[in-house]
Amino acid sequence: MVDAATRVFARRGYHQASMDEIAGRAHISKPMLYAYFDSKEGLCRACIREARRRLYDAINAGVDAGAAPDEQLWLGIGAFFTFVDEQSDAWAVLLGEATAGVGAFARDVDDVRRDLADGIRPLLRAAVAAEGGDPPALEATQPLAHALIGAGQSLADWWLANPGLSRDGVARLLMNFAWMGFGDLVRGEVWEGGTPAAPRRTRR
Amino acid sequence: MVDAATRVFARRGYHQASMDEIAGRAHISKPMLYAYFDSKEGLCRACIREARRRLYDAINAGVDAGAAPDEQLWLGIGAFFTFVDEQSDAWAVLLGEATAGVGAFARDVDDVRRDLADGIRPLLRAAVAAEGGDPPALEATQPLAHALIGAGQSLADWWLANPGLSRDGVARLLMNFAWMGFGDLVRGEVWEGGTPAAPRRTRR
DNA sequence: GCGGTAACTTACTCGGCAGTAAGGTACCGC
DNA sequence: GCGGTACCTTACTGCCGAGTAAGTTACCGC
Repeated sequence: MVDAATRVFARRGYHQASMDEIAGRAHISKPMLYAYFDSKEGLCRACIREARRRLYDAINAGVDAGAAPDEQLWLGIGAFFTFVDEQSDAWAVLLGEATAGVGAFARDVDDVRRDLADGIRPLLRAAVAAEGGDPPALEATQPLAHALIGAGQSLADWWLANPGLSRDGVARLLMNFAWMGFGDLVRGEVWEGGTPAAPRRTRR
Repeated sequence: MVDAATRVFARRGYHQASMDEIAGRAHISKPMLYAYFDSKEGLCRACIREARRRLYDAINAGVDAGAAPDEQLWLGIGAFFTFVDEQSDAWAVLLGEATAGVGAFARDVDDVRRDLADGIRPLLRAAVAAEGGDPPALEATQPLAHALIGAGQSLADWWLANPGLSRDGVARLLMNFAWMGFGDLVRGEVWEGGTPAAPRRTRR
């Protein structure tokens, strides 16, 4: 039922989605929707919550909290793209095209972003501690995490619009961008952890 | 006139913006809007075009095509944040909250993204050439450019919602993220070009 | 088999807003 | 000063879709 709504919201966008269509796809009548959810907004919020739960579950299941920071990031990114790939409707409702710019959901969407950012932050702190650095730029972990999330989001949308690259490929792309940066990449340095027993960075 | 519309679209979002309000703010009557632009959609598209023109102008004016790739990127990012800061309404209409997820404008927005990506791509190729690398990850310059744009977009939205960081500060943040990557940043390596006569990367 | 009630449907209302028809007003040539 | 015309306004229409009122069916206890 929330599934049907998620699907319609994802395909049409919040404003173009009509309660009639949702009811139709859920094989149910409109007043039922209003019995279970107060309003269109309430229904959509329920969809967002469900999508959020799934994303968190996917990431928590995919990440190994004991691994090295870059490995954790790699696992998180992998889980993220798996989620985007397999549950693209939920993704569209969460941070994709469906609920963007609606205002009523700005807060919900921001919450998701902040939660994700809060998940990334300790990773970076741990990495700093492990490498023994004292990087001033990392004082601003929150905006940096937002930048990473935005990169992921944009890349995910690009990927959904232009499939053809494998899931692993696009994940690796984001990982390299986030961890290595253009400066290393143009020099030919690539992050090559992941599949085998994790050699770190290599110059070919 | 387009200015007034841009402002209303930016503040309210496309669907919440009413033609009456736009007409009111432009000190003009509604039929006049319909005389000059066919429809609400047409009006908004005109706003997008104007905003796009301004963004391109700002970037072209800010970037020195002869500089080193990383310097060019730095200048581009600076121009970008200046644009976001000084013309936040235009920014909202272009890639911010206003037109996101409307469907009718999906193509327009995609075009902007692709144009920006096409602007970044030669930069990366030049950087590869300059550094003498043969990086496989850079075959995929288009998705990488999209990731960068997404990072910029997300950071810009974050910045508008949480001011307090200086324009230069947020630009430097994005530059460091994009060029150095987390891997370098956690090690304390920071991109320090820009203001003085460009020393490249430094370890503190 | 009959009141009552829970679950659901059909068939409406009603408001907001994009888009428009019809009517001023100022200014021109003559 | 009068037809005409370019420009602009007030004041409407019509539609779409969120939300609802009233009716229908199925089922239970007795």
